[in-house]
Amino acid sequence: MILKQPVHTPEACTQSIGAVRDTLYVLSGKWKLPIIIALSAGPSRFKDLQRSLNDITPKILSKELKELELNEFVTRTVYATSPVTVEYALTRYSQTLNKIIEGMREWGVQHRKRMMSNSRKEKKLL
Amino acid sequence: MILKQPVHTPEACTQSIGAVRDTLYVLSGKWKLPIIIALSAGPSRFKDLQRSLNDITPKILSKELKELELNEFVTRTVYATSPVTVEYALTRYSQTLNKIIEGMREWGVQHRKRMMSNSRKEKKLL
DNA sequence: GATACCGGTATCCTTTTGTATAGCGCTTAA
DNA sequence: TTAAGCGCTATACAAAAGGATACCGGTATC
Repeated sequence: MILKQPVHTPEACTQSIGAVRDTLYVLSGKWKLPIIIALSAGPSRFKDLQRSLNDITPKILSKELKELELNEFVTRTVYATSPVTVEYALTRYSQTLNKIIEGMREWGVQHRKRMMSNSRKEKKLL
Repeated sequence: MILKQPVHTPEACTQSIGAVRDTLYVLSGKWKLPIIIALSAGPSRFKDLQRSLNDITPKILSKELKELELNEFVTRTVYATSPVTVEYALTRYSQTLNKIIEGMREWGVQHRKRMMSNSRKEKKLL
């Protein structure tokens, strides 16, 4: 049988913290998850990605893509057209992140609702 | 009926990116999730938290706790002992993060396994 | 009286992250 | 011939995050 509920012994917590920190490490920064989500609609070229992401600068996009490639979330394919075409695509491995992404998406949506209803309440109090 | 599979129209992706960025924003930084996990074992005092977290500096811990309080993930209670005792505890709202945390924990564990088996393969190739 | 713990704050510094701007070699379209 | 798009890289800079160290007022302990 698999434990579904987290155990809260000090050791178990330390282990959880370690695992979560590993995850935070490879997903670090503002842009990695947004890039992965943008690519989830299908392969995309550099400039198109840049436009999808509300004007990330090319320097950062380039850097982040390299890191995503290193972590095997993204592939970079160069087509011998002229001039060359470069296409970025998600790997299968990137799909293991789906649960996290979906969790964050749902949470973000409900959090925004909560924030909005809070600010409505505050207005009423004035 | 509720759609379980993500939709990948450009608009849907832009919305997902927005929601995920909201989430990333409130969970930003290296320490917020680790702090929450550490507190999931029960309320804790400042110095104890610092020890649980493998030597986060007091400045950062203090700053992060303030932000967690602002976002209603954590409460700060001062007891009138002498000298005063300060206890940090999780709120109910912080439990809405459980799915995300659990997802990241699981992912971190399997990612580490994968990395280790990769490095074993590389050693064989040498 | 000296030392040590608690819950932090203050100061300074380094690293990381991000922005702004320019440019390059190549090609197609006007 | 000029302008514009592509896939970046280079340079310079600013802002944010994080770390190191020291310290403070209060209390308890030796």
